[in-house]
Amino acid sequence: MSRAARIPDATVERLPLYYRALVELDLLKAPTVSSESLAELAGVNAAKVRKDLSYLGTYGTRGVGYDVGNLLHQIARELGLTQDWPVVIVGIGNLGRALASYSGFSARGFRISALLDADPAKTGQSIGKLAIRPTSDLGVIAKSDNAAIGIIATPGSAAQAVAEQMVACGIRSILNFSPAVLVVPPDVTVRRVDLALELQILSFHHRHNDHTEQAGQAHG
Amino acid sequence: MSRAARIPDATVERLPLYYRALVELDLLKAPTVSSESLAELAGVNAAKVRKDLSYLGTYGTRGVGYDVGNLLHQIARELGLTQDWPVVIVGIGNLGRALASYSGFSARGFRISALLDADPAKTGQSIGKLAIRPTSDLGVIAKSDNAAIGIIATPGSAAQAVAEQMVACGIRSILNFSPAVLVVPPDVTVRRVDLALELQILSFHHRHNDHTEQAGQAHG
DNA sequence: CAACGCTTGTGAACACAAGCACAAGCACGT
DNA sequence: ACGTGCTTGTGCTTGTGTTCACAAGCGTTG
Repeated sequence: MSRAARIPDATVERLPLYYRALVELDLLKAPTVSSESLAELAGVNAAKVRKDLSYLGTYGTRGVGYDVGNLLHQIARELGLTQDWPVVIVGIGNLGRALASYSGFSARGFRISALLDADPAKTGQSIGKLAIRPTSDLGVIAKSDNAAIGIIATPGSAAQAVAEQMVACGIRSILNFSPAVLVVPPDVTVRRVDLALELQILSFHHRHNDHTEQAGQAHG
Repeated sequence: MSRAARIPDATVERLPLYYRALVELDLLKAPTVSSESLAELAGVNAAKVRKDLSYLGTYGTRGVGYDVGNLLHQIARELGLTQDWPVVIVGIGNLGRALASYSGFSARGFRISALLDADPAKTGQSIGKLAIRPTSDLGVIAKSDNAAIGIIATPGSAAQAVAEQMVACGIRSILNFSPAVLVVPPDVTVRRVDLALELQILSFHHRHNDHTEQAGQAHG
């Protein structure tokens, strides 16, 4: 189905950066973009841009650059952004609430399809147009809504149990905001965003008056 | 000042994982821990744990393991967690609000020292015991409070300007939650946490029914 | 149509990280 | 004292990612 060659992880992590930059260029009606400009917009170096894009196929024109519209489409297709991704958020504390109303998700085709919380006091409340439902509804929701991505925004102590429920309901992609390290079957992809961890890394660099640039990862 | 040898970036990103695991072990009064147990708790492999810890010095005992208390102290020192880090948050939208009340920060010695927002309608409101102040107060605050870390939780369009103000006020560590790619002097460390980006990476893996494990960073 | 300027695509060198496998070394029992 | 069992610390191999440097190739101009 794909053009055979595997795309390196490091490249996958940068595609969204290019994507965002291209969206802006497209709004500005720029017809083409050089690897150098794109590199600057994405905050990486030009050689990396060219190598990364070459994994997707040969979409550039020598002497000219890349066609913005076409490249945008190719990256979107590769990232799977041409389809709709229903997202379920479990754990509606401060963070869950913020994520629920974060506009950056919907802007990229990620539709929050349900909000779940174990606390009966929260059940019934609404955020925007979505009601908060009990965590036990997960099964029903995942099936009826074909939910593909689960976000865990619970305390660490509840995270593993929630992850297991998600896996049982067929969710195979999990974004984990809790500090817990999740154990899941090998066909499930977990990405972890640990806020305190980011500050600790900054603290380390500060202490060592390091001169390091940008970083992402995932993961931050 | 340090034990000469540089600590690899990949190791620095894992130290907070070990730290968290050790905190839990310490609560359970475990006197020592083997690289294998620690690896399991942190979700990495044992050889990596040993190599990582060996960069800090020789704190283990062959045949026994690592002294939990001592290792905890050594990692804390290396990460700079033995001191207090005042943190300023700029941009008090949904996300900024959630970060302001996130207990995981204070638990690790990161004290939110000020909340700033450009919107006069928000100025004067309070979150917990902290009042929201105008962004222009940044200079005063950074000086009086010796703020070391700045968190940007504004929309992307405002991020670069805020970053520049932070740099001008002497802040050299920035955690950027906006999608913007910041341009800063080389002695300033920026870490970026991009929520939509994480979902896009998940989406990619899902589309390619990939069998990939955990990932951090920042971030991801 | 040929020459030129510009930008891509990529082979090859280099740097960094992961993981194996084992020697070094501690603690404890006999 | 000495052997035994266990766990660290690390040299080395393998794999992955980054960067350089340049040939290939498009478009335009004279």
